[in-house]
Amino acid sequence: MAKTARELAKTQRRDDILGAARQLMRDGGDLSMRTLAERAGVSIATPYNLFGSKQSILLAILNADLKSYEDAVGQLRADEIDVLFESTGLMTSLLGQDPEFYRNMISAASRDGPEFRHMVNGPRYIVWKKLLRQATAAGLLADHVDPDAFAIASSQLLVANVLEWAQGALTLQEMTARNHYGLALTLLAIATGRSRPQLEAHLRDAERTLQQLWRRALSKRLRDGELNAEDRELLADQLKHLHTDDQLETTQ
Amino acid sequence: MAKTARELAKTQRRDDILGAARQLMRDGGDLSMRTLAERAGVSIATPYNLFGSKQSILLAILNADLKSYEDAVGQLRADEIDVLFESTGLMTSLLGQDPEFYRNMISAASRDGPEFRHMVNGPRYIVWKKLLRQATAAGLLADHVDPDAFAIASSQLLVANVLEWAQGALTLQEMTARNHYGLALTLLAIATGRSRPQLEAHLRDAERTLQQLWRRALSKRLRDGELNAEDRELLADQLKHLHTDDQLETTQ
DNA sequence: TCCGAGCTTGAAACGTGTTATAGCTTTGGT
DNA sequence: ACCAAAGCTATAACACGTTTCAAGCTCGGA
Repeated sequence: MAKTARELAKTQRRDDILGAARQLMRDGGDLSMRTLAERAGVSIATPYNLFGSKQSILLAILNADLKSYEDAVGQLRADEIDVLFESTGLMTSLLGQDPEFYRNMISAASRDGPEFRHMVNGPRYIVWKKLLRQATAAGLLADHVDPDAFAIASSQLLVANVLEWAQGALTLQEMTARNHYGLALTLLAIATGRSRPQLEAHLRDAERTLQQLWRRALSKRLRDGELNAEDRELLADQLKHLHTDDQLETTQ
Repeated sequence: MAKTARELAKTQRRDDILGAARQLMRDGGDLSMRTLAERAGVSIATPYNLFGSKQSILLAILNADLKSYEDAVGQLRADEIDVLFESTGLMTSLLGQDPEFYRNMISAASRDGPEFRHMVNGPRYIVWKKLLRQATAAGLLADHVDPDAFAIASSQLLVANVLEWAQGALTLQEMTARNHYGLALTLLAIATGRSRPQLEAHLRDAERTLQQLWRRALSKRLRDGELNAEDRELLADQLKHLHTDDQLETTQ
């Protein structure tokens, strides 16, 4: 494909636009079509000719990255259950490579219209279902459940967490812990005897991590915060209920 | 409050604006601040003086409705487990009362910024946690799980389903079924022996409903659809895997 | 070599949410 | 009854995504 010089120039322009969008997303944050066109050395009309809309440009970029994520998932070597957890860890790594960029990208791409969900729930979802089927075939998940219904419910939790992270409501750490928690929780509902202990351990781990994160966040707000006495008491009360020994080192 | 005539006039204008927004959302769909101001008999600057932003207006409306929803949830009388399912049923009723309106409202309110999530996850979430605590106290849910972590995970599924419905990706029926499914699934993970049979029945019911809905949607697409042979074969194959006896009467 | 097709360009325009400013009306206190 | 302030109105403006359109360029094929 792309034989003639004209077509070459066209794909060149496409790449220029996508590259400029990546770069602007990375350091700018807000990406306007006019600055994008200027940065790509192209007229304002050209991105619309080549992509149709701003959203299409963002989705094209995200799509490429998600494709490479999928490939990485395909190369995971682990227990049929652990591979599910590790695939969410890969997502964390991907987002952590360039948080600014992905945050802007995802929140901008998911803002307008259902295309984002469509993209995520379409092709990606097949990979997820395949992983679940493998776990079922290995006798680690009950085989009487509908794979579609379960795959939808479990993946929804993961997508929701990523979106919350993109909106700035979660740290990457908390997103990961929530992913693990939600995954362990839903899997536990359809676990077989063989996988139950493993999943319960995952659930406990995720729960403990979440409690530690919350505890640390609460202490921080109590220390730093300019709050009135009422709020302060409320926070202190919440903190008391998180009776977990908090011994982690990393501070986010 | 609202003693002086000036303040009375102010709250009057507030109500006019909210009422006009409700009405425009209902039949128009897209709500522009200029038409909103015109319809409310007010200048374009006034809504910004009184509310600050378009989103605040939408959130104010949604908030009022969610409050009445909460009251209805508080008056539910049922088994500690079933009350959870029925509270999602109440949500379905609320949305079903004026689907156009709520669809536009929710998708518009959730589009920009984290305020929507903040509103939903804030006050509403307390009610949800209370219901879960009651079920735990009744011995129907394991008491060793962190109530916050579980409440977050389970409510995320419900919110995600409502958002997908608002975006037009789900019928109200399918949203309800997904809510029941996700709820049964997550609860099952922390069920005690007493509640397990009940939850398994809920899960089976939701699963069957989903399969019926999917089956019917697939048949419809096969009947109506202008599709190429390849897609047609794919759909027929999917349909075969949904080996459920489809005996419902209602059609959408 | 040269024409025509395909594509980019530049600019203008539309509708959007939002803000700023200047003027006018209303109102509460004296 | 009047004055000053509070607060609304009208209007213009900004930046944004998006569309449109005439004009021009560049390359592929004859």
